[in-house]
Amino acid sequence: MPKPRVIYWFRTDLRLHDSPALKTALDLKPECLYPIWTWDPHYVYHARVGPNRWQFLLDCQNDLSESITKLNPQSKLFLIREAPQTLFPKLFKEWKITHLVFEKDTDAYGRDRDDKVKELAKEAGVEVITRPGRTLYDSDELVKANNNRPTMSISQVQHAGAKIGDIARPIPAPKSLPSPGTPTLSFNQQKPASNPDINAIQRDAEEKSYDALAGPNNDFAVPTMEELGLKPATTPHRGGETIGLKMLDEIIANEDYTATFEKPKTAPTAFEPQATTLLSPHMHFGSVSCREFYWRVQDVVSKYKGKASQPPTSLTGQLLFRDMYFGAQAALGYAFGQSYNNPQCRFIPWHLPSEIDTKSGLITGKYLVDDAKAEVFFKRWKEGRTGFPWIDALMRQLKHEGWIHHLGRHAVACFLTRGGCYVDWERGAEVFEEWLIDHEAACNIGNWQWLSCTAFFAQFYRCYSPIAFPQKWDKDGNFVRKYVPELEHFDKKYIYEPWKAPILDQKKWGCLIKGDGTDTDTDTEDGTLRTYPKPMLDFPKQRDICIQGMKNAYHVGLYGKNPKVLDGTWRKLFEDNAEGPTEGTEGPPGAMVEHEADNADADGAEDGEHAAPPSPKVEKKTPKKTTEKGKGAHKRKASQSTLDGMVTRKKKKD
DNA sequence: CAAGCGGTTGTACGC
DNA sequence: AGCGTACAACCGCTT
Repeated sequence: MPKPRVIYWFRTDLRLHDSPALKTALDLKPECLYPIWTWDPHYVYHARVGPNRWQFLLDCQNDLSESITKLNPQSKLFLIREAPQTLFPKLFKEWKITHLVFEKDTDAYGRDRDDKVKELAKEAGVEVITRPGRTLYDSDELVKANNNRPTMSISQVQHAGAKIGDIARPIPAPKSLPSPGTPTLSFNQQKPASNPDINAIQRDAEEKSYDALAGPNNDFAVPTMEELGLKPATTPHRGGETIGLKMLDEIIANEDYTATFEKPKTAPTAFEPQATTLLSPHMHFGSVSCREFYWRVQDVVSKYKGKASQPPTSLTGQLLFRDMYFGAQAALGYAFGQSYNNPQCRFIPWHLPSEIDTKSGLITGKYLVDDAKAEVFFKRWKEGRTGFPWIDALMRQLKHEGWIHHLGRHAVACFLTRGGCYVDWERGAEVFEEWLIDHEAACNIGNWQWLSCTAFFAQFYRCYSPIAFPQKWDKDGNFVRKYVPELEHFDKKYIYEPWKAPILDQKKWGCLIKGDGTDTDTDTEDGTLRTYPKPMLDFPKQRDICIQGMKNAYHVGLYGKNPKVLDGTWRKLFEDNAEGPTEGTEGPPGAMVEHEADNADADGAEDGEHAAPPSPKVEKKTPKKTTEKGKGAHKRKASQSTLDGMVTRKKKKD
């Protein structure tokens, strides 16, 4: 019997240690092993990926390739620039492949892609072997053990996990690797369609991803940022298994830190060094295995003399949350990433809702500007010029470094959605997708739903203040001074609310609080004064409006799969005089989808049924008035006032 | 099965 | 200064 000729297809498992799939490939005792990466146009053109995450990916690929070569000088990571869906049939033939092995992916797109590849392999007579390895538990098994329901709480994960059994111990990295065969490519490249190219904004030069199958030097090398036409990365955080494992070693070496870590007690204002591990991008790209992380921590905890922290706040608890979000995504598929058609996601008529393709029931990537003011809020939030230094510092750190502390993510997410701007969480998730180096679709989506109180979490009256919250962590405002240098000389008394500083002091401290942040640089007579914008909204007022809106939406009680949400008749349930920016039957805001009478197919035939939403409340009772002393009587009026100047848009866009 | 409790990460205020 | 409590009120989970 001829010996196997194997392709090992690397994806988000860019490592050699603890790779169940790689071990499986090696256990085949192959005659030759081709470690490859296929250049997926989904990543190049369709997912939102900023330069910092690109850089991290290239780092991981370079490091992995070098590690492979150390084990076998004839081998490396072979990058082939074509979509896997068109490339594989040609590779199977050219290299006389018998087996294709890769790590299982439960992302919505990942499943579609892999199903297609499996089909092609079957046609070619190639055996496909996949192994779970991206999470502590196989996400599909976790869902099964959770009565076939998406995992929506940590206790569900813990119970379901206990049924499955122990989390697997990590597998050591291989000591040797078989050689690849001769990696010839005597076939034509099929260039993928680049339209639409939503990553065009990430580039400042021509994009040459697909100029040649094996790259410009015909050597299968990892591309450079320049080759991809990308703007330079600005992040100090770098990728690769070597760096990732070193970081893990350093964490584990500090036994007190490892064993007593409590996430809610780590400071979101800490920098140099940050308060958390920075391992999240390594979790995403697979440059550090989550099970390696889990067991290294667990082994320290087991022999720790003092009082160790427990899930969910402990380090291992963080990994359980990750598995929870993966489980939710595995069960819900594409619907997990949107409100529309999502049985687990509360329907809130946010501003700037996603446009829906009623044929597929999926969001299109565009959104509707139902409210001019909300659009301005969103832009200023994204660009870090809200006029709230805490929010702006975080957003600038996010854009520049690709990472912010988890609690910082809470602060900006709450501010954009239920605790300030009342903008759709999907808008915020898209910005995070673009800028985070650790962007993990499942975790990002899940956390945005959590923070916006549309799923996982419901205490919408707990609202982060952009002033009081950072005060708790950083009284002197050093974090703000670093990322909002305009304010570096401000007294700590005003660092989180600089608009309250007397004009004379503003001048003394070298920065005037004025404008909306678009008149960037210096200003005024002598040109020595910088400017920083005035706050774009009255936070206490806006918070009350948002809470009223949330309360109202909760009383209506719709979820994303409710027929009234699917067909647009949800409007009838939101009275015109409802408190908060919820809008009613007459107003255009909050439009998500046209009332096409015949869009019943949007309901889709897919799963979903095993995850019935809680039945909507039909409660009649009107929200009680806030009894907050002194304030709180302005709700109705204030709510209306925020809608002044609203742009009325009527029908669906062109 | 109704009620009560707790929920990784709120705020403002009083002692 | 640091802790406890009210605020207004959500959910899931346990008993």
